[in-house]
Amino acid sequence: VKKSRLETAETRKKIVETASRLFRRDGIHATGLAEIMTEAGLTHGGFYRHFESKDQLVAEAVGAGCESLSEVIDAVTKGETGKRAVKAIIENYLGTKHRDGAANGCAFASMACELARADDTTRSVTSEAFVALVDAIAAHMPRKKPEVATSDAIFMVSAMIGALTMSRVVNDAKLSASILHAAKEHLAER
Amino acid sequence: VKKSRLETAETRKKIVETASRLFRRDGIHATGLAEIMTEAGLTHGGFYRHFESKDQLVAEAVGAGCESLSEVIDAVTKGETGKRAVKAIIENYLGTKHRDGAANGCAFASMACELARADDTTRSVTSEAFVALVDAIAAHMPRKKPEVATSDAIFMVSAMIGALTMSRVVNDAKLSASILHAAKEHLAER
DNA sequence: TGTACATCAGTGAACGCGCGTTCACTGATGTAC
DNA sequence: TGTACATCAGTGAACGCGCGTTCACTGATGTAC
Repeated sequence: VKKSRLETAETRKKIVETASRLFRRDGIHATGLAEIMTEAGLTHGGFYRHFESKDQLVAEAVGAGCESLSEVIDAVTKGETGKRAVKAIIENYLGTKHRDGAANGCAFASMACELARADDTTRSVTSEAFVALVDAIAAHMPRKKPEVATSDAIFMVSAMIGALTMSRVVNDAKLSASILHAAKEHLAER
Repeated sequence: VKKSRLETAETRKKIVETASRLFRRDGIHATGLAEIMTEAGLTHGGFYRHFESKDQLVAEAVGAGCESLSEVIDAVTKGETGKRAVKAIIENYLGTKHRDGAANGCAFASMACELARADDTTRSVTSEAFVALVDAIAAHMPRKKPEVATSDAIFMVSAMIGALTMSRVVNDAKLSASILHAAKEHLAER
């Protein structure tokens, strides 16, 4: 049954968003196309009307996940400037809500080790998103020299990704909280 | 053909070490038992004479990977104390050799997002190894109060894991170097 | 110390299963006149 | 504006493939006497 152009575009968007959520929740490798299509309310046979391969969907879904992170950061810093904006980002990123909600959280933290082994297109998308995130944060450090702001933002982003990831890995609630707490404390200092 | 007890133990050890290397290089999900057994010089049918399941091997291989990290850190800090030992760990962990040699490197950095979704046994092994690593590093900070040393070491380890992981994700050699450089600079400061 | 037998590490074929991908088909949409 | 037809989004069955796991079998090892 053919669908209108509007419906087709909406279906495609829904597949990408569903995939983005499931990849972040369960990992790229562990999420099958059939599961994504079912979750999107479709049968898996129609997948190839929208995408050439799973790899293409991965690239788009990772991109969508990164965009949603940028939107969250914009929302969190709304009205704040400088140090207060940076602090808001840190508190939000390293909060237990983010730790426990990987499905809607940072794509880097939930998929980093799979992304390191992904194809070139996906890695390019990821690299650009990383730079965009760093730039967005560096923009909240207007009193620093640009190179210093960029370097500080690069470190802040990598450190937050590492801390969030490890807080999800460890099996011990207290240790998990310590990891988040230590990172918040050390990053807020500067 | 039955083997002697010594040979059996050696075979088992070889399977664990091979798995540990391949899991770190290609990821846990992406590495099959047949590949591991072939790489270890065996046929895949014999796997279940040594292990109950892939999950059991994963837990042991991750544990072995963590132990090898501790050994590297011991080797790197040999003869050094205090700040110089910490600096040696940072330089070694965030070096390009480590970045480009995931197969023999830190198990956290190469598998973190898969470990976050692993079974309870594996996550326990990982958590304990994380604590051991943190304690080993905190032991090189004798002038700090114990709680401060632990907190600093927790942050240092999570930040290094995040930086190394992201340096492997990005597609751009300069950016990758910047990530490692920024982390080295910021962590050396304290 | 020597013999008879149970054990079991390793082989290689096979199992069911879910994966990514393909395809014949359906029927509403969009287009051409 | 109405009609005829080509397009193509979505269905559901099927494809080959590699996965983790099982199993009958082999023959050297380890044990019991």
